[in-house]
Order: sequence, then structure tokens, then C-alpha cells
Amino acid sequence: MAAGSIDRRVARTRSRLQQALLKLTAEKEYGAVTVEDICREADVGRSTFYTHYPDKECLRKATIDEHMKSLQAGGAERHSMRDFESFSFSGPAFAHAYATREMHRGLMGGAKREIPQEIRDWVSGQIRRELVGIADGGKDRVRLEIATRFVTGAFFEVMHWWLDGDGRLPPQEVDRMFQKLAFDGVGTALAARDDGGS
Amino acid sequence: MAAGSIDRRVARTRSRLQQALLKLTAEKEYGAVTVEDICREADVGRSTFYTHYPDKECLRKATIDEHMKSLQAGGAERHSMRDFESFSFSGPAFAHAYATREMHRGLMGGAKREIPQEIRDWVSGQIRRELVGIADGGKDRVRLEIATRFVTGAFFEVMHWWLDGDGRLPPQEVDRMFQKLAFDGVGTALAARDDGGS
DNA sequence: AAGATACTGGACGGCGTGTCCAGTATTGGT
DNA sequence: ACCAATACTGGACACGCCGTCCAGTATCTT
Repeated sequence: MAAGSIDRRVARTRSRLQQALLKLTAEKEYGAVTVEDICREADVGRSTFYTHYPDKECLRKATIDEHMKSLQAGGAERHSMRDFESFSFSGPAFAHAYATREMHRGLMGGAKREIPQEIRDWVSGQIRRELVGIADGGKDRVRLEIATRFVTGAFFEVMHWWLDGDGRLPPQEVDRMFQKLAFDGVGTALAARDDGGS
Repeated sequence: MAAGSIDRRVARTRSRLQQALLKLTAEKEYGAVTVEDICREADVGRSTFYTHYPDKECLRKATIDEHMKSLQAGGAERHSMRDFESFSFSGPAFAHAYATREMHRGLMGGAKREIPQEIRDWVSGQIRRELVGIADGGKDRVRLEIATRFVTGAFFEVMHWWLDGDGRLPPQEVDRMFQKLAFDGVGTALAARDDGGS
């Protein structure tokens, strides 16, 4: 077999396992899903699981990677370096999460907030990049870093809260509030009666 | 024996177990600490453990409760309802966490961000209470809620980042930046060269 | 077709959990 | 100081899940 190509069986099995994980993780806490559960759902032998992934966590990572990849294929015309009234990542993120809520509740780790490090880092990276635009030069790295963390934490918490809710609040609305809070702070965002952004 | 009083042996054992948990959890991930580890560290029979706590998680909760209690005993003159330039909870929180960093790294769940729900809720409550002061009446509950979550997430992420660091940044500094970010937003906080608050 | 490769399913040892119990301290009440 | 009540001990047990291994079978690629 040529080195780069992939056996149909392999692709099939991996896909099945990933699908199974997504399904189960939408039903219950990731931590409560056993390898056996996954295999049963995927209709794959348990020993087969281990020929593909060393453990459950690796399957999760692979699943996330795959998911991210398919996302980036969808939209690449995001970076228009706007005048800076908004983060460009958060809108699409909220919209995407909304489209497949059940899955994201699982992927992002339900009540326990066990967000996979990769996702956290990826989002952090996005935020940092956007914040660099505001910060004056790189002369205060600590300040940039703390702001990055601040926004990252806020973002995930808002996302969690929203996903745990009943889904009545539309993604644009959440994004708008999030952005306002991030840019203007609670002082402005809460005190002023605001009326729907620009 | 009188109904309310507590047998010395019980108090002793529970204290030992809690101390052991704190110590171990400072050394490694909470999830990686086994009941057996705790018992060995505490020098308590494993079966004894289960006569006091149904499982590891309950011990954690009890430990946290105890900790909180001892905290509230320490300082009760906090609520001066200031003019609203700051959250009153965060300063003491950063200061306290700083004083016993190793322990807090454990209690707040190291890299995994597994913050016990009780702590999260407690902090959320503080924040919500303080935010009510800014919000105009209770006519927009969603807005208040989203702001609460926003600040909560930001707070914990900043706290984590800071605890994971080398400890060179003093608590007052972190608190100052946190407050500025929360109240004025990243726009103001990052763009302006600021010089140390009032 | 045939050799390479992947899947199966069952067995194994290991570890951690939570329960139970008979035997042994320690305690608090009188 | 005694003694009944209560707590601690340590070892055994069944359970569930993990990760590994292997001989047998199915499926792919060339």
C-alpha cells in the first residue's frame, strides 16, 4: 500500500468511533462515557478501539481536530481587520455552536467546564491576535496577556451559560452583548439602555 | 452522649482527611488523587473514610465548606457599598489566594479548570449582587445574568492564569487590572497608558 | 488470487471503588 | 474508675473499567 493513502476500513472505523463519541457525549457527561460505551454505539470491537487511539482522551482530541478542520473549510473570508468595534471570532463561534447545540454541550464539557485544552488555546490565540491591534505596541506583555485571559474566560462562561439555557436567545444577541461587555465594560454595558448596536 | 456534640475521634479523623486532601491536591490533579492516597496520607483506615464521606467528592465539598467558614470568620467588614469603581469581592479573593497559592491551585482544579460548583456559584452570587447596583432596576434580567457570567468566567480565568504563573505579580496589581478590564472594557483598559489607579 | 492489513472477541492482570464484618481502641457519662 | 456506646482497623469481597495480547476471520490493495 502507498504510504499516504488510507485503508477504507480505517477511515470507516475512525469515523464511526468519532460519531459515537459525539452522540454519547451529547447525552451524558464526557467523563461518564466509557470506552465500551463508545464501541457499543459504534459497533466496533473494543480491541479495535485501541489499535486506533491509545485512550478515550485521544479520540476526543482527534474528533475535535476533525471538527475544526471541517469548520475552517467552510469559511475563510473572515479577516477584514475592521475598525475595531468587535472581535471577529465570536460571532461565527456563537452561530456555529447554536447550529449544533447538543453536540457542543458535550464537546465543551457540560456542567464540569472541562473544555479541551486545544479549544481553549485556539480561542485564546484568536483573542490575543485581535487584542494586539488595540494594545499600544508590545511594550506591556503582561497587560496583553491578562486581557487575553480575561476575555477568554468570559467568552467560555457566556457560551456555557447560553448553551445550558433554553435556546430562546439568538446567537447574534448573545454576541452583541458579549462584545459590548468586552469592549465597554460592565459600567457602560449595564448602565446604558442600549438599542441594538450599530 | 449529647446529640449536638462531636466525638473527638470524629473531629480528628475528619480534620486529618481534609488536611490530607489539601496536601495531595496541591501536589497533583484532584482527579488523580485516590481515596487510598488520602487515607495513607491521613493515616486513616480506608473503611473509616467511608463512614465519614460517601466518596471523594463529598470530602472535597466538606473541605471547601470548612475553608469558606474559616474565611468568613476572618473578615466581615467588607460591605461598604462604595461609589462603584470596583468589585469588593475580588481584592480579598486575590489576596487570599496569593497567601496560600499551592493549596488554591489544587482547590480550584489545576490545569483542568474543574472548579467546584459551590465556589463558582458563590462567586457568581457575589458578582450578581454587586452588578445589581449598576443595572437599572431588574427590568432586564437576561442582561444582568449574562454580565454576571461574563465577569465570573473572566475572574476565574485570570485567577488561574495568575496562580499558574511564577508569583511575581502582586495581588493588588492583578486585581487592579481585573477591575479595570471589567468596568471599562478592553478598549479603555488596553489603549490608555494607565498609571496605577486612584 | 494472494499477501498484507484490519477487525473480532474473548481472556488476562491491574487498579480503584464501595460494602461488609469481626476484632480492637477510645470516648463520654455516671 | 468502670462500662456501654461509639469509632477505628484491616482485610476480604464483588464490581466496573482499563489497557494488552493473541489466534482466528474478514476485507482491502495490488
